[in-house]
Amino acid sequence: MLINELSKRSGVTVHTLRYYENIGLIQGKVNEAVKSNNYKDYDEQLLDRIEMIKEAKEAGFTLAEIKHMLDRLYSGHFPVEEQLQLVEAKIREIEAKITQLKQVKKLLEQVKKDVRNGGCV
Amino acid sequence: MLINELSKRSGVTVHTLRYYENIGLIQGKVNEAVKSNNYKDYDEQLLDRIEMIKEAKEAGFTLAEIKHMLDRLYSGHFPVEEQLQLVEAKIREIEAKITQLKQVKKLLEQVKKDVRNGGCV
DNA sequence: GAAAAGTATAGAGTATGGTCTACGCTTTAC
DNA sequence: GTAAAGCGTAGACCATACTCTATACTTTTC
Repeated sequence: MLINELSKRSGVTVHTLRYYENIGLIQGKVNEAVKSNNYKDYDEQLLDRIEMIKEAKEAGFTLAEIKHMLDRLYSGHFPVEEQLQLVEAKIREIEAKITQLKQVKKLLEQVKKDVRNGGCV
Repeated sequence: MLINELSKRSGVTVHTLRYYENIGLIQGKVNEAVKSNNYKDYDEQLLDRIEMIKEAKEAGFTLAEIKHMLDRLYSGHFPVEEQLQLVEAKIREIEAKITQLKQVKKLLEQVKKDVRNGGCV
């Protein structure tokens, strides 16, 4: 598909997709059969990849981290052990973030109590 | 205390503290008794405030959001109801973030299984 | 009393993650 | 067959959150 379709189906603007392509996060390929233009074709599978990018981004990973992780997972050139370690490291990072958030939540709940009982903290 | 001490005790660089002061996140006051300079004095209580800033930042809130929240909580000029609503809204945001993270974690655990069973995802 | 260290303000520079504009060419729609 | 929409590249611009430099004055230390 062309970039416009990819944009519509992924919910990511054309601008951002081009930015992602610039930094190597996604990649389209020029259709060699068509000589009149150099429009890029984007594979169906990219939709999954973009979904993962979106989720990882929401989870607080940088685009560089996401690129690194996806490159290793999708290339097939890396040993299974390395892939496992990578994924496990990411899982531990996420667990740490969840713990952190729970702490902040607890803190806010304390603030809530204080506000109720005292007015000004 | 002066900015250097605040920096050392809070673990935040002098540069960053000045940046925080610029955007109104913290505030020192010039000691009127001393005429020869305009060094600012930073209150002991700021240490707590900075701790909260650090935690909220880790939790993914922007400095603008943190400022808004702290201003409302510490000013005492806002009705208890408004303060409660604010804190509750933040708690809900954090809960949403935790849910999101758990989803990503689940996804990664699936990836882990795939890697183990198939090699290349 | 001179050098070193600290303080203040202002503004430049950096990294990340976009977002937008301009340009020129191609394709599509009427 | 022409106007509109879409494509590609390049580069400017923006917000956030710092980080650093320059300049000038003050305080501390030896």
